[in-house]
Amino acid sequence: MKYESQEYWASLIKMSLSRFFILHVLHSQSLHGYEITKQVAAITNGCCAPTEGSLYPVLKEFVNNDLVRLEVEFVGGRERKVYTITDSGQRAYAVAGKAWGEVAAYILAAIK
Amino acid sequence: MKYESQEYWASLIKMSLSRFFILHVLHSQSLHGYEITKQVAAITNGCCAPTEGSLYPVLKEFVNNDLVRLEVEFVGGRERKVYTITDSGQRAYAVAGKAWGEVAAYILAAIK
DNA sequence: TATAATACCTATAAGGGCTATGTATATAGC
DNA sequence: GCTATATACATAGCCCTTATAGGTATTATA
Repeated sequence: MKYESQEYWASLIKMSLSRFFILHVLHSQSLHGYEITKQVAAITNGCCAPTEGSLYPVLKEFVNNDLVRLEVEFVGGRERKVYTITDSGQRAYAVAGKAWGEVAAYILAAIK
Repeated sequence: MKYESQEYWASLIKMSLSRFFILHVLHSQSLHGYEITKQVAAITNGCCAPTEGSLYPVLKEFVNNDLVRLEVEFVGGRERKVYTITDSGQRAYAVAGKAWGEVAAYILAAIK
């Protein structure tokens, strides 16, 4: 039954955490899209890594809202879009981190 | 700007945590709908309490999927729908708790 | 008697992520 | 040379989840 499956809860979790973790990996370094997914996967054991279908629209949204800045690189003749967090993005990340930090404490208190 | 507002991240957080916290408050006691919202609000400082517009459809969904059992009480001539978690609901809660527990740890590791 | 709290419910909309699909280059193994 | 895999980008259509705004009704309080 779906509610007893790890997959169901993982997909719910992902629904809200992708954006946070995208900002998180960008807050300390500039990365291109493909690398963002891999880094988020690495620090969350795969659970919160956005698929390409959600990653690229989110990055576009972040650029449009000045959370990240886009620069195009060419590596071996191939285009790479490198994203760098802006001051506004850092502030957004700080707010998100505070909000999630509090909630993480509530979760741990609930399940302990 | 919305991304720098606490409200934006709180609404994202809520999107996935409501169901977890609804099961959480029911896992140790039977409650009626209105009380569920208040208890979730109490243990999460208000951040994860579902609105009525989401609570009642979710409870109906949980009943339809046998996560909770519904009993109707009458208190002072007024109807009250009391929800009791089922075995399947307990198992679902265990899975959800494990999934969220792991993620909470990733979040705390990220922001520390 | 008016207001707030309790207690339930639903239709519509808004906002997320996913799946499937498409394009294209680089690299490793055979 | 060929093939499979990894890298790298992008979008349309779908489904799921919550919120907003509206509705009904009783009880307690001022």
